[in-house]
Amino acid sequence: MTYTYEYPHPAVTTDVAVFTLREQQLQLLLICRRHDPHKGKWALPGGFLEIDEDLEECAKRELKEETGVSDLYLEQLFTLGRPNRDPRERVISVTYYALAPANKLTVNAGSDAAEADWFPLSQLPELAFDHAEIIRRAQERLAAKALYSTIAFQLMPETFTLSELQSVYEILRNESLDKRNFRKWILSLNQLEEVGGKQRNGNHRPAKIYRALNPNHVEIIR
Amino acid sequence: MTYTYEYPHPAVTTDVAVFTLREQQLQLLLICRRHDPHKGKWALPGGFLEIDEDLEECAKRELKEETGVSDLYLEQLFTLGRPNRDPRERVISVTYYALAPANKLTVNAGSDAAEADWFPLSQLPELAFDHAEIIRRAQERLAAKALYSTIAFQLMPETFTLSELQSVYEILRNESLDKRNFRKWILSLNQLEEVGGKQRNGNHRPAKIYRALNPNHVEIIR
DNA sequence: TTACTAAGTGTCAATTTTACACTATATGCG
DNA sequence: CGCATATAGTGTAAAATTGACACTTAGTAA
Repeated sequence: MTYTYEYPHPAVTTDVAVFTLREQQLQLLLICRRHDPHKGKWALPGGFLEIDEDLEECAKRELKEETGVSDLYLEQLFTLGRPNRDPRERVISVTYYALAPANKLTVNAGSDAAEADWFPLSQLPELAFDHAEIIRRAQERLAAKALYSTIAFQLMPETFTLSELQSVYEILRNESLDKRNFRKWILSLNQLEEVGGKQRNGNHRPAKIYRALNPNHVEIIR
Repeated sequence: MTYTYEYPHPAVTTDVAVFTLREQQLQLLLICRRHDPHKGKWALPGGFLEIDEDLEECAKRELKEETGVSDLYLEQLFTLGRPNRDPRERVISVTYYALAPANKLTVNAGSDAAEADWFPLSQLPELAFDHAEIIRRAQERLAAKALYSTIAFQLMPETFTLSELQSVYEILRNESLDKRNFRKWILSLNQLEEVGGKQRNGNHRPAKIYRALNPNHVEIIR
């Protein structure tokens, strides 16, 4: 079956940069391409838009198909469509970024990808297409948004300690923060609630456990 | 001539929300559609992407063709592609917003539009497609960006007084500002330079004239 | 019981933001 | 020519916010 148009049409894809925190680092989910072009290179999960699905649906579907990952915070990033960015045909790519709670995701390679794996941002392999630019801009956006919204909560598991949360902010902002000032600030947002007490790394005082009041909504603050 | 693909392809368009300041109001450039669908309704300037032009080029070309307007600050907004948003075929729209210096633009209707005109944001006519949503989001972005960048300068003519600039900020932020505090703040950014002295509305002291130091670049501040 | 280690907590200084009112200098008119 | 008018232009002090800083608490483990 073929599809015919009076004027030439570009193909439309979505690509998703999925971030998570592992080993105290921001890591990114990549798939290894099973087909040409760029066969064998690592790339962002993504693929062609189906003709009757919404853009965001497409991003979620491709992510699920290629990596087994679903139910993430997802936000549109920007759209990129330089002629010749894909050797096959004109491709417009609508990019998204997504955040996954720390260590909560099992990744499974799907049909279109030979392999899916996490990479620390500081040790990315060579990337297919212009995916390096997409990643750079996604990281910029994430760092910026951490300053004026509760987006960082999307990287947390359901419950967490304030020290763990502080560590996430330190990684996103790439600087160390004062413990007392951080706690004053984060609690003053009224976006957290206490739930119980637990112990962590052995021989010391256990930390109180908190949860986000609105775990499914990113609040704009200040 | 026709174009054939193995899989269905959506059409891709760009749409541009052009803002300017006229009569102490934020106004928006609309065209009246000459063809169906929505013939006779007002819409954002925009149109189909040509197969070998970049997205931003397309936005600029359509703007020029339909309204005669060119050389504006242009920034991508977001991409929208709900199935059935256009009755003809699946259409993905990459939206932009643009800013025009006050009262400096002559608008000329082009071939695809019966008419092009400015509308105060508070008095928009009924709009074609989902263009009302695009406008709402463009205005949100503009208001937000005025707080942390020099984007407002893009609404100014080459030279202007501080009172005029303050008035622009007051319109964008929809609140009145203290004159002394505004001047302290805007001058502390080191983004303006003085050029000479002029008089405005007759019988009073004339204001100093300023110009943006980097009129072609939007600086991120604070 | 003691040593260890991260959790948890408050105050003061520095900086930033906000509130606020008068003088200066041009035009236009009598 | 001088006086009325109207916007341009200017500084300071209080309030709010941000940033720096160190010790006590409460568990675990040996």
